[in-house]
Amino acid sequence: MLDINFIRQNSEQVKKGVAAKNIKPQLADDFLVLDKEWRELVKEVDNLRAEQKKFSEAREIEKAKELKNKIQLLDDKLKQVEIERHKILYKLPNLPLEDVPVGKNERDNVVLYEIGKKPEFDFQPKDYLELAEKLDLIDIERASKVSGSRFGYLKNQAALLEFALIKLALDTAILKGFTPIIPPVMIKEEMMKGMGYIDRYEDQDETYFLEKDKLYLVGTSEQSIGPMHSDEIFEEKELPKRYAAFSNCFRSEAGSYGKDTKGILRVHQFDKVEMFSFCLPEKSEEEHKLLLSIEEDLMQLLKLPYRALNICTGDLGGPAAKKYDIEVWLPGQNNGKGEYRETHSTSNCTDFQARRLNIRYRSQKLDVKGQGLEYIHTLNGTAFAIGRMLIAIIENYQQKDGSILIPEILQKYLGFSEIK
RNA sequence: GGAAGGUUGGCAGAGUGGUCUAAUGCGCCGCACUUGAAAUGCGGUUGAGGAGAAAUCCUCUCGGAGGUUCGAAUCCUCCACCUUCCGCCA
Repeated sequence: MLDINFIRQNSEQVKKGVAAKNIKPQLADDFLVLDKEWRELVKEVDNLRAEQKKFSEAREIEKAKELKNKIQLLDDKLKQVEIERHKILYKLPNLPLEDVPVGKNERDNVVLYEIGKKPEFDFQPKDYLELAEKLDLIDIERASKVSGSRFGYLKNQAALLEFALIKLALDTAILKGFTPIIPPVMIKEEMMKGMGYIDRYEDQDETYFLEKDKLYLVGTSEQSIGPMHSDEIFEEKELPKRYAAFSNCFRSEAGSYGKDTKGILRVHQFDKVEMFSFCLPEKSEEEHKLLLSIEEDLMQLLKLPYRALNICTGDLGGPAAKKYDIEVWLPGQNNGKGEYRETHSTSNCTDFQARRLNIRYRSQKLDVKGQGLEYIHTLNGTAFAIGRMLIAIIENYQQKDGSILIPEILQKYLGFSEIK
């Protein structure tokens, strides 16, 4: 949610930002019209109410009674306008930061740099699925029998590898001051809304909803961690508050029929270690860089070749003001010619989620009026999305004989150095 | 699943229809006293919104949403959450 006062005072800037995100800028005008109407009604109702109160205190019951009906009528109207105004406010996306490249879609994302040496093979590199099925690491067929399409069983060393990756991610994050945490994966509707999902029509279909219990399955633990501190007030010295969460993630992938249908690249259920930070507004860009650097550290520890992208305005999504993606090099894809695929994403959501979730901190700054309560900033970033990391390791560490070496850093967690 | 009891400001906790703009205590902030601190005394201390150049004024806010009433923390309805007991269960 955007700051209402900001929209009132900077409507042109808001329209520009909204348009850059491929959303109709007309929304901002619609809001301002309703907001004006709302303000007039509030004034009127407040004044009538004050009058009624006076009559009531003076026990002039008849006069108070008269006003009561009048107020009720106006108040009903006010409520209607309020609902409409609120709806639009929730539809307005977060505005991109100034240094975000303007663009229409993922083709306009800017590659920042490429790190790591792509593996060179003296043979035709294979697709991970072919390798994994031969080594009995992944079973798609039986998963499809049991659960349908877009599921997989991870078996044997692949299952063990998951735990090793989780441990590596947590160990790395803990060193940077993150609290390890395992959150609930079912959350209430209001919390899902607070995080800025499910308001935009394109996200509706992406989420699993348990009708009987009115609970949503999280698509990422971000949705469960953010609301943890809703309606809370931090002391300035408590910030930044950092979590490294391990959880299952559930995605219906309703909008992606026919896309990546094979294997475990795009599945309904996967596991992920996610980083989440609550921080001071003026520190969020620095924090964003920290999240990106941890993601890169993890990739470098695994010695996987990757590139970093600055995501353009049109590809940012609702809550993000700025986003970096990391794409790993997958040599077995694209018929053995290789291609980059997304494994990590980190977003700075500034105060957009905090405003909805009402998460603030008590500022020590003297120039802030009143109690000095200000909204904090929230950020999230992938540590490891396990399935895609398995794919990356299998394809990059494959050997001519179809065996797979284990990245050195993981060997201490596993006790073996290759899969064959 | 069954039964009972709860939810009040940063915290504890009083309040069952009208100065509740919520007692009291703790905490926090300021001032006084003090060489300094503690103790003590005095004052302040929920948040949100609207009007105004400002001083300031007004409205809302006692888990949430409705309702009764001239008037609701207080009465009624629904919902959420918490605690305890029984049942079931990893």
